[in-house]
Parts: sequence; C-alpha cells; structure tokens
Amino acid sequence: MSTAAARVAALREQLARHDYRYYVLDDPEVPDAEYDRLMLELRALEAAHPELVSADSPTQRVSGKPGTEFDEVRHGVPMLSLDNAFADDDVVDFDRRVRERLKSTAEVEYCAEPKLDGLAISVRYERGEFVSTATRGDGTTGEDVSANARTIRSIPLRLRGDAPATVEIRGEVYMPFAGFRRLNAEAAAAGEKLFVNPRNAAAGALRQLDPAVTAKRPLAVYFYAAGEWRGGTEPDTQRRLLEQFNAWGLRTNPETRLVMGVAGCLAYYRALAARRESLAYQIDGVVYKVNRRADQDALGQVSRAPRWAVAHKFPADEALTTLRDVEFQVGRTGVLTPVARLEPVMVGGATVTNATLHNMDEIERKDVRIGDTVVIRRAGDVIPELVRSLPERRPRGAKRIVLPATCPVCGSAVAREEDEAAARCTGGFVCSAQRKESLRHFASRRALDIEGMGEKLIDQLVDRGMLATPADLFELKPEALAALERMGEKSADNVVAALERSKHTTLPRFLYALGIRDVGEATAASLAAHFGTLGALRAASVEQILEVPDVGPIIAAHVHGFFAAPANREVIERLQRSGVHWNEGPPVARAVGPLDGLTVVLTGTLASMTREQAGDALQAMGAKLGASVSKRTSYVVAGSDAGSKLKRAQELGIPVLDESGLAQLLRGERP
DNA sequence: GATCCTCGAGTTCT
DNA sequence: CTCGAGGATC
Repeated sequence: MSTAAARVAALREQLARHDYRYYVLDDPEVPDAEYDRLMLELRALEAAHPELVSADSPTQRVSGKPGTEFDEVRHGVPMLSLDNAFADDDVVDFDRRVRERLKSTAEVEYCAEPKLDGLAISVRYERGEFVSTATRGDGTTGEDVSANARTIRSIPLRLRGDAPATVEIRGEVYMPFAGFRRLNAEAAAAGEKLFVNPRNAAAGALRQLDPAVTAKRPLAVYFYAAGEWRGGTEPDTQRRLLEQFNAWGLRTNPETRLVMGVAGCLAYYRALAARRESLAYQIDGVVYKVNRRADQDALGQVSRAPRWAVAHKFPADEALTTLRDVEFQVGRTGVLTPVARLEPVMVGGATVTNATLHNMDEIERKDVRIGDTVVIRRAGDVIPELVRSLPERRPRGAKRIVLPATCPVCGSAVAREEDEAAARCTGGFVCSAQRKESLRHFASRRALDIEGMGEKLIDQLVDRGMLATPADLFELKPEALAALERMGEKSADNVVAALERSKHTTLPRFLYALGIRDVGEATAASLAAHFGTLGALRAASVEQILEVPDVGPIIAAHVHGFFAAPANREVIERLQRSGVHWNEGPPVARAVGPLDGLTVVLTGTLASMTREQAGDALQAMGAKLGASVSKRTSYVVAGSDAGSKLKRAQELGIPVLDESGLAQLLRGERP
C-alpha cells in the first residue's frame, strides 16, 4: 500500500471515530478545529489521488447514523450540508464558480447569516399546524424528536396567517450562553457532570427521553431554510423566505444581511467575527447564500451540498497540546496559583506556553493531570485558558497535581482556609516572592508609577539584599544601581529620576500602593475621600473605618490591622521622610458636578482620547465610573470594537452613547 | 438568607 | 478575561 493510501485509511478511521463520538454520543473527543483539520487533509489527499476516493469515505456522505431510542423519520426533501471555506481565497473561489455557472459578469447578491453552533432540525407543518420535528440525522433520515421540540418555545405549534398545505422548515436548535451558564451552575450545585459547551448541552437536551426534562432546558431556534413545500408560492429570494418565516411567527437571525459580491461577504465576515464574543450564542462562522432562488435552482447541488451556499468558518480558536507540568506561583498576598506549563502551541495567532489554572478547585473540576492532552483556547482572544483535558488520551503514569505543603519559594507552611478556594504561603514578609510582588505592586503604574522599576530590576535588588521594603527604594544609591546587570550609568540615572518624580503622588495612590489586603483602587479612593488625610485614617478605629462606603467588617479589620502593625508604621514614616508626599486636605464632600449621580461605563476604543482620560474627565464632573454594566448604569459610552459591555447595555436597555454623546456629557449635558 | 453587583487579585503575549 | 469573595439590597 502506498503511503498516501495508508494515510487516507488512517484518516477515515479517525474521522469515523470522531463522527461516532460527535453524532451518536454527543460527546466529542476533539475540538471541531481538529476534526476540520483531519477532514481537510483527507480531502486534499483524495483530490491529489482520485483513485483513492471510495463511496464509504467520510467526504462522500453526510455522516452520522440515527440512534435507537427515537423513531426514524424520512425528510420530505433531504437536509443538505454545506461546503466549508476556511480562508478568504476559498470564498473568492466560491464566488467565481457561482458567477461562471450563472454566466454573470455583475456582482452576485448574497444573503449572509451567522452559522450557529447548534443542531439542525426540520419542523413539519401541515395546514399551519405543527406535525413533527426531526433531527438532521444522515440528511435523508433523522430522529423523531417531536415531543421534545414541542417544548421549545421558539417553535410555534401553529403558524400565523396563511400557510401552505405542507411545509418543512429547517433551523438550528441552540442554547444561549446565559442559559448554558445557568444550567451548568445548577448542575454544579447538584453535583452533576457539567456540559462541555452549549452545543453539547443543546444536543443532550433535545435527545432526552423525557420531554419534561427538555422543557426545563433553555433551548431556542433560529430558522433559515425550507425543505418540502406544497401549496402556495415559495418566495423568490432567501431574504423574502426569511421575511415569510417572520410573518408566520418563526424566529430568524437578526444579524442576517444582504451583501454584494465577495467584498460584501468578507466585510460581513470580519464585522461579525469582531463581535463574535458579544453575541448571546455560539457561532462557528457565517453562511453566504446566493439570494435569488432562480439562481439557486440554476446552480443546483453536488452530492449533498448546494453549489449556491458556503459556510465560511472562523479560524480555529482552540488547539490541543500536552500539559508538561504545573508550577505554583506565589503572589504578593501569598496566594499560590497553579500555572500550567504547556508544550508550546499556536492558538488564535499566538504561541501559548502557559495558562493559569486559578486554584485547586479548578483543577479538580477539570480533572487535569500532568501528561494529559488538553484543549487550549484564548479567552476573549487574549488570555490563554485551559478548557479541559481529554482523560481518554491520558498516558499511563499521568501524575495527579498536588498542592505543595510548603511554599515553593520560601519553604514556609502553606495554609488553606476552610471554605476558601485560595491556598496561601504563611511566610509573609519572610517570603521573597511576596516581597518582590509587593514591591512591584508599589512601583506599578496605577500606584506610585515608578518608571523603569520593573520585574527584572526588583528581582536583582531583592536577591542582592539591597531592597526589602518600599522605603528602601528611595534610599537606593545611584552607584549601587549602576553596578547591576544591564544597568549603565544612564539607566541608573533614569531610575533615580523616576524615583524622584514618583515622590509627588496622591493619597489614594499611596494607599493603594501599600497593598493592604482587599484594598484596591476603588477602596483606596473611598478611604482617602472619607478621611482626607493619612493621619486621620491611621488614628481611626475599626468602627470609624466601617463608616466608609463599600467597606464592611472584613476590609475594616484589614485596614485597621495594617496601620496597627509597627513594621508598617515604620515603613510609612520612612517613606515620608524620604520625601514621598501628596496634597492633603480635610475630607471634602464629594465634588458636586453637573454629572452628579450618573454612573457611566466606558467600553471600546475612543478616537479622541484614551478611556482613562475620558474616565478622569467624567469623574471630575461628578460622574461615577462603572466597571461593568448593570441596571444601575446611566450610560454606556461605546467606542470602536466595543465588546460584551455594549451587548449587555443593549440587553438591559441602557442608553448607549458614541463619542459625540461623550462630548455632550463632558459639556455637562445629559443626552 | 439569597441574590445581585462590584471590586480585588492573578494571569498571557506582543 | 476569569474567578472568588466582600458588601449591599431585598
């Protein structure tokens, strides 16, 4: 057997197994991207070696065989599958083929829709009444899931207005993210197994033997095509078909647009890809359909896929790799965070080698062990996330991950409070990791903002015993700095100058820089506003600190305890002697501005200024800045590339402002 | 006592 | 961005 033939056979075997897991068990072993990659390789091989193509190849049929629990139903008209496009060039080719076949020189009008990651179904109506619903199955025959489908609210039991004698409506059953999260939260509370993704949850729900269970699952449907159609007139474009659906009371996707030619398709694709994370449901690409029905008929179909439509998939945002090790990092508060060390892998355009595992509970939940094959995703296309492990691929000798009994940095005991997710190093100031992280926090941009005082420099200074507390920073000698690695005289001078500049700061920044547990920027600002001076805060009792808004007993105790400790008092006094200062005044009633009482949330990229500048300006006028959108938000200011916050604002009906709206706010008007 | 809203803390890569 | 936990609210 040639090497190509052997590879083809191996690919078919793998694809058949994945098909079984995906279609029959509803429990895929690998991400869709991996499946798509295998299929792509097989297609390429078969294209290069046509003699290897056989009727049983997964490229030659729509895969999946019906299960046994439900009756079989034959579709009046087969449910088609779609050819996939992965790159822009594939779409260009598709459009060229369409125009060649239509002998069209003009641009073709396409109907573009999101491609939902759910389950295709066909709902049959006779004289407007719901008769049955079938899954897609192998395209010709599916399973009768009528009893379950009847429980889905977005499938009407009767069509509005005049309906044809018989019509099959095709759509996608899916579970919105919100419902999925709720379902998993309930499952977690009940100690049940969690669903891996919304698609699996929807599949599981639809294939329940007890419709009462399905009824409790948050399923929804968008309709997008017609199958068998007897009586009446079929609309002459895809767009009008969807309008007819709406008239009958059937949901169609509101993101659907008519676009012209390849340029229009690709623009739609990019626009939707950018907003993908903010949609309420999971999509894995977009679909372009030739809009005119006459053109669709002229184009016809090849095997089971129409020539007049294509699915343009989003690039793989998940990848498989191996978990090499798990290390525990120590943060400034002593929290031990397990970090996954991975075999480097490309995900979403970047090589990922590390991913946080958050805490031990998370490791338990995901059942991760060292040596496992794991699925990596870039959450929000930025932060790498270990999605899950594949226990079925676990090698013998895969090691369990154990919380170390002692701190990996200083050797002090590790303690985990009852009911707390985090484990902490008890070494405190003894632990060099905690010292280094505290110093980094102190010097960070939002604290004292000491330019050039980065991780490497702090590491060296601490390791050489030149630096232990923030107070030491301002007593560093330029000659000593210049003697360090990668530090010339010039760099040393720059650091000294940066230290000098940072001495002039503000009380909120200073309080934040101290790193008191649970005191972040917002709480530091509240404390500063309430007490006005550091002296007043230092002298305050727990009861007095409790009067600060948003401060409860726990934070009050932390604050009081911090200032009671002699070591901390000494550091503060030394800092002040070194010249660290700020303008102090008596506590001021919060500045009354024209925007008093408003809570504004900023999102996206603004053209005229940074978000920070806009935020400062709004606060200066008395507005409160919100970090997330809630029903108490007055306005959301959305720049370009706004994401989930914009979406949430729309859901909650919060007024959304553009930059001109922001300008109005800054003039003191309320749009 | 439950639920919602915020905030804090830790993290990745270019 | 995500998770966890503190605080406020009903």
